Amino acid sequence: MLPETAPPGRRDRKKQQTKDALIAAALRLVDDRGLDHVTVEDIAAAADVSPRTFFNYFATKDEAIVGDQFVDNHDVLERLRAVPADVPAVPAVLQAITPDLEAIEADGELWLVRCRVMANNPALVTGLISRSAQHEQDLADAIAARSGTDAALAAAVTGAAVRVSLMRWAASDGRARLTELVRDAFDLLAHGLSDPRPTSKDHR
Amino acid sequence: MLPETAPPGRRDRKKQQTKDALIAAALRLVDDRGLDHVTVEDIAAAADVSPRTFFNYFATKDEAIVGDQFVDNHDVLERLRAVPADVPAVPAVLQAITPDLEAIEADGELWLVRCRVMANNPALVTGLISRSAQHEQDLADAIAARSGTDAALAAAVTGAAVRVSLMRWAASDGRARLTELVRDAFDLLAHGLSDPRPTSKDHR
DNA sequence: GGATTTCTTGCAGTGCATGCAAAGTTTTAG
DNA sequence: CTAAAACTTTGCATGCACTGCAAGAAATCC
Repeated sequence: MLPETAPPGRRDRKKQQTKDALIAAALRLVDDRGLDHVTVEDIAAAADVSPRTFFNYFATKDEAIVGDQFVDNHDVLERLRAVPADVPAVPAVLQAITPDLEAIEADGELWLVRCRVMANNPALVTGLISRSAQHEQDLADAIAARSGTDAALAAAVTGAAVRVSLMRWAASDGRARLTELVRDAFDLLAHGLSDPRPTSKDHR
Repeated sequence: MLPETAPPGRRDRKKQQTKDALIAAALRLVDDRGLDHVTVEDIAAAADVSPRTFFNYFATKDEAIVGDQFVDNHDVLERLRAVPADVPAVPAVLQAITPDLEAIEADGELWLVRCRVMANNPALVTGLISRSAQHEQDLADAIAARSGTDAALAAAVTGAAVRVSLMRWAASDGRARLTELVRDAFDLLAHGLSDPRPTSKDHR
């Protein structure tokens, strides 16, 4: 079922290598100096490629920092379709994105820096959101394919919940479990936000 | 309490006038040609000011189109504080933003174009969100001042709900009532998104 | 009217982003 | 092994967003 790995070959390996170098350089520099004090030229230089090459890998400066791996995957949609139709929308989405959340936790180093950078440079959060917004429509359609709940709303709202959880996870410096944070947030969504009673514990 | 209107005076009137002209020009041009085919120079020319002047009024091209009037107001925060503390978060927010929603409906022409433009130029939605995200933190703090519910989550989620409702309202070409759309969305949030059919048993 | 404050404008400069075409490198084929 | 094909990197030129600065124009104040 896997369109299996024709073994990557020297060329693609070097490409991946350059890409990683660019991402790493971008994150490190922006983490150090702040978004405004890092130019594409700086990043390219740090990764030892020409500035022009940077744009062969990323469409924008932000993309190298925020990344495109997150909500971008069709995998999410496929997994969502795989969830039995009688599962309500919110838990279904949770189930569909869990693998991604685990991947993020597994790659903790990278994502913690990434989130810290985003927290310190609000302009970037924008980028993250817009990426997910592009796919929010797809997600909404996928949700609409299942029962009752308001699809567009569910897509937007779960997206927001993930974002908040991600930032919270980063704020805990990775000590909290991302998957649990997201699960808790989703529980609140499913159960209803109006209700102060069960969660008397408020962190902040 | 109002640092009220020292009567505007000729100068401020002209300023407001220029600003309106710039906004109108920006919306019209982008609506016609698409975001990428309109330069700041075009907008300035259409409003009959120098390009440099454009940036005396707006920090970015997007700002002229998306506007800053929406979630930006401290008024929302003040109104939120005015809501009795025993009202749950979601309805409290609803109450706090209702005047703004009514203002949007009242200025329907402008906002319908604005939403259409946003729908057609996804890059702009981003801008709207990031604006509200800036103030989402403030909103979260204000919510945190009241009872139990998870503040950051409530802020993010209500923001998403408003955005979805706004787009929906625009899609209906203003025929739906914005305030009702938002109220319905908020009801879902408060009541819980999970449950497509109230009759079905709770599975799990 | 003249002094002061505020707004407009031009100019010069930085940085992001894209298209194009000339190297350079890897892969494939003969 | 070598020549062609395929793909990547790079430099160059360009367009546009945005900023700082300083000079000019206009409204406001006295």
